[in-house]
Formats: sequence, C-alpha cells, structure tokens
Amino acid sequence: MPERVYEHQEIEAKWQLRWDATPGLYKADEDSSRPKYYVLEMLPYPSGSLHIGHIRNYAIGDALARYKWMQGFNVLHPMGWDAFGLPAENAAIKNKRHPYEWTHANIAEMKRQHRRMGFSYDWDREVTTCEPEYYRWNQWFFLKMMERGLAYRKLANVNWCPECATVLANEQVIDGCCWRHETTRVEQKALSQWFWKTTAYADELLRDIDDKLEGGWPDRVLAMQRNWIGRSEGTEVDFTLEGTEQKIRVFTTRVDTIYGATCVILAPEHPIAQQLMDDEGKARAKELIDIRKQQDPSDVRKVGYFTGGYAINPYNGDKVPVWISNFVLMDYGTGAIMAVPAHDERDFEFATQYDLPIRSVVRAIDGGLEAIPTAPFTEYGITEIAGEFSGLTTADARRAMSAHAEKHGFGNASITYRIKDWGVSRQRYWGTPIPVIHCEDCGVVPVPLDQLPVLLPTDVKITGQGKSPLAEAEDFVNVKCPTCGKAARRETDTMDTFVDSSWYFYRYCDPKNSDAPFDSKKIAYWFPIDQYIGGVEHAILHLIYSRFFTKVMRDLGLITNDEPAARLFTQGMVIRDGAKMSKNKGNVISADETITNYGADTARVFELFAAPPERDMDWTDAGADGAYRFLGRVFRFVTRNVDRVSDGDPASDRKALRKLHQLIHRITDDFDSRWHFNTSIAGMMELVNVLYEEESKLSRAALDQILPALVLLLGPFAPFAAEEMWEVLGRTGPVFRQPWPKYDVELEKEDAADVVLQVNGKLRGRLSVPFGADQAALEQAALADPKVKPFIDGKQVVKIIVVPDKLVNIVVR
RNA sequence: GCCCGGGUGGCGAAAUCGGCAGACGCAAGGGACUUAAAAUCCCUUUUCCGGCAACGGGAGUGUGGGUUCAAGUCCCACCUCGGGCACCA
Repeated sequence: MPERVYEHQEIEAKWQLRWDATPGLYKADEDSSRPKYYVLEMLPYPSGSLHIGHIRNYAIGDALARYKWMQGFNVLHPMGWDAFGLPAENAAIKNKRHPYEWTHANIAEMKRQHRRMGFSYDWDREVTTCEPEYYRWNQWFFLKMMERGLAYRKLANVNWCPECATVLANEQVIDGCCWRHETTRVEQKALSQWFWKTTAYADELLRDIDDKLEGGWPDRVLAMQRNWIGRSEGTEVDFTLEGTEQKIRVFTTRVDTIYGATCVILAPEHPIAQQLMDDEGKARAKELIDIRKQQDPSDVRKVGYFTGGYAINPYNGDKVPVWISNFVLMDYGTGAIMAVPAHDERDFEFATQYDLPIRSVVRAIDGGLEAIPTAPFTEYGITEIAGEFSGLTTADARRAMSAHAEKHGFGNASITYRIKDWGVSRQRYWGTPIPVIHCEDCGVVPVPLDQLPVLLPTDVKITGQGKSPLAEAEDFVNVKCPTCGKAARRETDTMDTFVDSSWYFYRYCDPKNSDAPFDSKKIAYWFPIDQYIGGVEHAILHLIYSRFFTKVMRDLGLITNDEPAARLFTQGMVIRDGAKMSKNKGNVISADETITNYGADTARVFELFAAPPERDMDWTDAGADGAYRFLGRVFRFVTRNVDRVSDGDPASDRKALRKLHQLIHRITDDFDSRWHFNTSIAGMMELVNVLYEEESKLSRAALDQILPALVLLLGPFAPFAAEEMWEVLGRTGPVFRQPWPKYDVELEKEDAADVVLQVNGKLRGRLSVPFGADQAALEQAALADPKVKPFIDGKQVVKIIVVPDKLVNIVVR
C-alpha cells in the first residue's frame, strides 16, 4: 500500500460517525466477570463550549479508561454535565430564552463537541441534573435530611454576591470575593436561609482524611481540607458577669494561661455585649461590625471598646474588664475570648494598644517569668503563679485545668471546628426548588413525598434582579397547606447547584431509575470511584460537599462506602499568556477551533506530551505542530509498510523489537503508576525514530509484530488515528476492545551491558561487556582501559567501586 | 505568619531506587528533494577553552554548607516563584 497523507479531518469525521452508530462505547454491566474500574472526570460548568483546558481533563480520564478496558477491566466512564446554574440563567436572560430550553440546546451542543473530541461516552448513562427525575431525588434527600435534623432554616449573616444576586456558602467565597466573579466583593446580609449540617460530620470528615484518603488523594487537597475543617481542641470556661448570675462562656486552646487573663473580649454582636451597652455603645458595636465587613483581609487593624461591665475569672476570682472588638468573631467558638496578652500575639497587640495590663504566667522550661514582657511568650513551657497548677508543663496544666473546670461546673474540655454549615438556599430561578411549604398555623411543612418533584414553573419572568423569580410566580407560590389545608406559601428558594454535583456520580450508575435515587446493589458494585480526576479548584467546594453527601447517604442506609472516591488526581491548569484561561481575560482557546485546525488527536497528544498531567502547562500553537507531525509520521510509516515485502536484517529487527518491548513496558508502567504520559509519548517518538532509521532493513515478520502493537499503544492517546490505522492493518473491531499488548522481558533486554568507567566520580570511558560479568574482570578491564589509564598513571589506586552491569569507579589519590 | 508544591539549555521538559545531566519535542541554523514554495527527509544545537578537524579538557541542575567512591536526587541553612489558609482564640 502506498504512503498516505495524514488527513485528520477526514479520519476524525469517519470514526466519529461510526461511533454514533454504535451507542454505548463501553458496555459496562454490573454483573460482568471482569474486575470493575470506575473512572470519572470532574465536570466543568460548561456555559456553551469546551475550551482547551477541559480537553486536558477529559484526555487524561479517557486515556486511562481506554487503557483499563484493554487491560481487561469492566470500565464505567460516563461523560456528561451537571448543574447549569447561573451561566444558564444569565445566558437565558441575554438570549431571551427560557433557561430550560436554553440548557437543552446547550446540552446538544456539548454532545456534539464531545463526539468531535472522540471522548468515550456511555449514552445509556446520560444524566442531566436539570431533569424532573433528578429534582425529585434532590428533594427527596432534602426531606430525608430534614427528618434527621440535618436540614434547618435559620436567620443568619450570610454571604451575598451582588453580581449573582444570591447568597453563597462559605466555601464559595474566595479571598472575600465570589467564586464566579473574582473581582466582586461579597457582602454580608442577615437573611433567613436553609442550611445543611456539615458540622455534624466535621469530625468524621477530618478523621477519614487520615484513615481513608491519605495516599489516594493528593496531599495538597488533604491539607486544604484539614485546614478548612479546622479542628481545635480547647476548653470552654464560664466567666461570671459581675453583679449578676450571668455567665460569659469563652473558648480557649490555652486554658493553662488563664491566670494571666486580664480582660474578656466579646464579638460586637454578642448578646451580652448588646445588653451591657447603651445606645452609644451599640452604635460603636455596629461600627465594628461595619469595619469587619469592609475590611480588606490583609488589613489587621484592631479596634475595641470597653463595655462598662466586669467579669470574674472562675479560677482566681480576678475581676477583669469586658470589652468588645472587631477581631473576635461571633460565629467561631463562643463569640467570646479571654485575653491573655502575655501569651498570645493578638491579645498582646490589643493590650498594648489600649493599655491593658500584661501578666506573665508561663515561663520557658529553662528560664524565668518575664516581669514586663516585650513580646508574647507563646511557646511550650511551665505554668507559674497559678495556684495548685503552678509548676505543671503546658500540656499537663491544660489537662488538669480542664478537669478542674468540669469538676466545679464552670467549664469543660471542648472541640471547635472552623467549618460551618452549608448554606444551600439560593435566590435563583435555576436550581431544584426546596420542597417545603410555609403555613401560618403549621409552620414549615415538608411537601408530601407523593407530590414530588416540585418543578419549576415555565412562565416566569427572569430579571436577575436579586429576588428569586419564583416569588413572582403566583401559581407556583400559592398552595394549600398539606397538613391543615389552609392557604399557604411555597418556599421560593432553590438549592445550590453544588447539591446536584454532590451525588451525580451515584446517579450515573443507575440513571433511569424512577423508584429510587439509585439501586444500592449497583452502587455496591461500582463504588467507590476508582479514579476521580479534576482541577484543584474544587478541593474545598465540590470535594467537601460530595464527601459530606456520601456520609449522609451511608447513614440513610443507601450505600455502604464511606468515601466517594478512593483515588483523586488533580491535573494542572492550561495557561495562556501567563494566566488561567477565562472569559474575563479573553484568552480562551476554544476546543472547536483547535479540533478544526489540528484535530482532536493532536490536541490530546500535545496536551499530554507538553507536561506531566499534574503540572500547569502553557498552551502554544507551536507545540501542537510537533504533535501533529508525530501523528503524521506514525501514519505514513504504517500505511506504507502495511504490505511491503522485505527480508530484513536481523540486527535491525532486533533493535526495533527491543525498542518496542521496552516501550510497551514503559507505557504500561506509566499507566499503572505515575501517569507521566509525556514520557509515554516521548517513548513512542523514540520508537518511531528508530523505525525510520531501520525502515529499509526491517523484515516482514518484525513489521507484523511492530505495526499492530504501535497502533494499540497509541490508541488511548489518539483514538481516531489509531482506529483508522487499525482498519488499514486489516483488523476489525474498535481498538479499545483489543487486549493491551504484552512485553517480552527477553526481547527488551540489551545485548550487552554498557558499563560506565569513572575516575574519582568523573566519566572517563565506557565498556561494553556481557551481562553478569565478574567483578574482578571488570576491575581489570577498567584499569587497562586506554581512556582511563592517563588519569590513574602515577597515582595510587585507593579503592574500586563496582556496580555490576553498570559502573566502575576508580578512586585515586 | 503558618501549611503545601516548584526552581534543570533560547523554550516545554527527561533523568522511576544515590550511579553517563539535558531523553523526547519546540524554536533556531545548515543540507537534500523541488523551476519555486509548502510538505517531507537528514544533520547541528548546555556553556567556556584549545584545535582546520576528528577530538581533548574545564564548568554546569536557585545560593551556601554537609553526607558519600559518587548528589538534579539525601541532610542543614538560605534565596526565590506559585498555590492554599490567615485576627479561628
């Protein structure tokens, strides 16, 4: 067969059509006898098109899925999309189309783009989270959580993004700004909102990081999660408000320093602060709250006021003033602290600023107490002037003093978390309606199960003006109370779209089920996800929420796994002109454009070749040219050698086959461990270079072994080209259904060992010797080597190091 | 400030267990083919010194120390870039 030019458009169009005719690229059944492998990419929030960064995410997962199938696994690799949140709503407003209609048009476009990329796609497992069935199960979960006290409504200070015109959960605030609008500062508003009790699982979420995720998830992500959950062990202690029976409860991790407390500081919102202060004081408190709202995170200004009240330290009966300050937060700990300026940085700063007394009660183990400290002593030491606790080490004092508080009823050891409950209410049109009804007589009434799903009305006006458009939809809002039958109002908040993405991967296992969210047996087969792949930006968003959801579902008896994913891989970002691709910066490269210019195969190969997948990479068109050239080289070699008759030269055959088997070994290892696909592809390039060198001297028999193996190795990375070449080779069936090639350890062996000769660690020569050569013989050969001799002549040989088959190092003086 | 990662040619990078630094590719330069161009194929390309050349020698993986026969790799200190957290009591 004559050489063919590599026409990527033609080839990709041809094989895309074939795949269309065969729905379900992966026929993955739960009762398969193969071992299972569930690989999944984190879904981006596509607002119309894939860009080159998305391709990278999918290319990694798709290559792995194809490899695993070829290795004999029963692979579940669904591809889809989940929550269409604000982008859909915004686009709908702009295009004057109903979001539902817009979303479905968008999904059709996404499908087309996925097909063009040749991503394996299980058409039977399509899940779109805007569908009524998905709403039903979201709502069903919501009600289950209410039953268990995990969903509740309360008036709270919540984050408000003016751009989105909705509230946000804490996890969705990044550097004081909205996660979707990097330059829009989030405001605080007091609103009545629905929350999910993530704090109820704080301890388990933290513990399982060590017990279940360590080793399988990147340390970076685990560190971020630990940080976010923020467990701290300490003590709660009641100070008595002077002249009353009222207690001010403070939380401290350093109860051992309490004899040095010279002040109690309350958050400005603290009820006791409010009660102590007159109108002027309240105005000041409000001022403090405002300072905090507007405060730049890097601004560390502390402002405080004396409330006029005094509190009694229960350990020593000291009377200390009660202050308020902006640096004490109402929603962490108890909203009140004891200030120990001598042993805490912040308290020291505050005390210095307002001339409060500073009293040392902890000394360094080998030092004395500082009478007038110039800086706080915050290290481990010995507690002094603390009555019966004097002389104890920091750790012992903490234990003894916590026990003392508990025994005398004025406190106890306590654990505080930084993580807060997940605010799930959104004032958006788009999202699952929260399934409750507000009745004047009966209060908050759950919608009965047989009335689910509560669906979005289709005739609302979408304004994007900060109030849920649902509130204006009279037919939707005005309902009868399910309990008493009186006129009542439907809840108009919708759920955070992160709710949808928290369990979509369960629904993928059983997407058409209308009796239950899923069949638990199917989940038991597929879960946990063997490999989850996505960007690090979801480390404390999606990846906390979905862990929480998994634990709740386990406690509801629906599943048995404790964690959603056994292994997580975070791929690097695709950078363009030194910045992450984003619409705002206008540096987005559309996948469609790239596929048209270079082809899907080239886009994938280049993205995997340019850098190891965990590292950020720059997209440059120049680099893509190289990947394209490589595919062309392979293609031409295969097409012109498919039926060429040749006797060949045994030496060339041996060289090429050795390279081939080394390559199979290398790529197999890369897939099984490091995923350094850049070196896998580099290896294929090396093989192709050898094939070009030896081409005229390769025998038919060698070619018959090399060509199909090369095509199979290329399959996971460049599926279209591989498919076409497979056909050229006269083979049938999709490439990814072939068994993965095996390497032969005999064939990959070099003929002789290349032994490096060093003198004092410097390379001076090399020897080619048979494998397993005798040490003494190697030493002799090295000493006699003409390149080595000049460097040892006239010097004393002190020592000779021999690493068999590798190296001889002669140490001379 | 605390916690994670990084720092290797003009560029992206490789070196998997302490054993030949720079594989593979990009860009650049040269050559072949061609009326010409594109495409393709081949060669050179860390740097400095010596040489017409083959070649020979020195230096070299952010900086300074250390361990070792041997360090990009291990240890200590520092510089620097990126990311995360940050009045969390």
